[in-house]
Amino acid sequence: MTETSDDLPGSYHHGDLRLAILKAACDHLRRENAESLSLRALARGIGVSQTAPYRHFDSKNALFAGIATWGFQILGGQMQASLADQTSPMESFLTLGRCYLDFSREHAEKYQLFFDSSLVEFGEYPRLQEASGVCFDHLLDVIRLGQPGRLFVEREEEEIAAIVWAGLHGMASLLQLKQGRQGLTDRPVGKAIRFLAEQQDQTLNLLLRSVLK
Amino acid sequence: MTETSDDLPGSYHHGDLRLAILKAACDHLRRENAESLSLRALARGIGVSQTAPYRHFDSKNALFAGIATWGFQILGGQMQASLADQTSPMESFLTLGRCYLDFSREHAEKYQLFFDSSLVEFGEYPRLQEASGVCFDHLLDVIRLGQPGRLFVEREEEEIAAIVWAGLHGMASLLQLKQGRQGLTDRPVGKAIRFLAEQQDQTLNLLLRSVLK
DNA sequence: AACTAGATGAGAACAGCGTTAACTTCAGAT
DNA sequence: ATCTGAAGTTAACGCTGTTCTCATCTAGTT
Repeated sequence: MTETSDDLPGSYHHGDLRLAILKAACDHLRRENAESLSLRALARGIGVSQTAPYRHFDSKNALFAGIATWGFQILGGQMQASLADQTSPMESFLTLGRCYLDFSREHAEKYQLFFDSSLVEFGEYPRLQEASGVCFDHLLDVIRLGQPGRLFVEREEEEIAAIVWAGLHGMASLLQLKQGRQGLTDRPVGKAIRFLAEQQDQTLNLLLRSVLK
Repeated sequence: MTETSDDLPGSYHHGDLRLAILKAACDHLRRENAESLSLRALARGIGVSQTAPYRHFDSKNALFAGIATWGFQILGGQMQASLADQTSPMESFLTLGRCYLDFSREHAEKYQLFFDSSLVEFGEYPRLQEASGVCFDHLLDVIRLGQPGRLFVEREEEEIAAIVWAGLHGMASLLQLKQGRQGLTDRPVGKAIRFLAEQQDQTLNLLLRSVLK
């Protein structure tokens, strides 16, 4: 933990292999995809034996869960930071939406794991549940901020949060298609996604309008 | 193709192995997940040699693409059917939204592949692009239906379609979490998803309101 | 300064996987 | 009756996730 030297020859212990694996995995996910990710190749790339990762992650799925947890922790931090200097409830609400979309773009590889139940079995990782719960609580907090001024439609806080979340996630998902779906660019669906990408703020405003009174 | 007999012993050719593989794969995806799906196990289950599937699908990814294509064809048919006996543009619009959500629930395993760029490389399968294009065109048609009466906000058809799609997909995704995310039921996020599931029609109405004038 | 315990890494091994290549069987057209 | 192409089989390659056993380092106690 004290040394961060990369690969001094002869050093038996790595220093922070866990973090190195997390980073290498994210790098791979950004360039390739989840199916082609191999623990062994990851270890080889870092310069450590093929079974060393198992000291830090019980299984490949545990690694994915670890990445997702890391992602939720980052997102939670960015949410909190984005709300620090907002003045009105409405401004806070919009800012949180933008923050969510920004995260889904900057950390696309982590964001995808949030919703990939094939790679991440949520129920088995309490840490992950905790980290995701914190993010959802930030959303709830922003909604509560708008309740005194009757900013939102008259529904339970959790229901409003769910609808907002749905809109945000839908938009984030479609924006990610932009990268992965070449060959559709000359079709209407390509045009639609291009609109979404170019006019994110207006689209975000429209979608969030769902829950405004 | 003429015989549909399931497993007459001694019959060298299967009859319609391609369809049998598609169905078996969907069965597996519904009960397990994509990571644990193996072509060899699929073949074993059908009672055919481990490499027989390769006569019908070039690779595992091609199988996933085949499932997704099949899914888009089904969705397209259901969209068209759902619009057959609608009277007003508004009614057609809402019906199409419900149709989309119904499909995402009834064919959850196919729907997930629509957005899993790790399993389905869209650009490599023209059939898939075509089938998905047809579905998007149905959405565009419904929006054009509402334009004469100025039903929607003043934006390009494709942009309205994209926003609607985002809302629908977000809602469909969150509804699918209901199955895969036990352990969160006693947290706020669990409550939110339960709301979403129990009040689908109201939520759908709110989300679609985004694009209404 | 030596000892010990626990964390971290290495190495060998196993079964299962995706995929390819070469061979066999069958159905239908000529 | 023969030929041809589609569909199924068998054997094999290299790679993977995972487990077991053993080696090495780190930190704390005496």
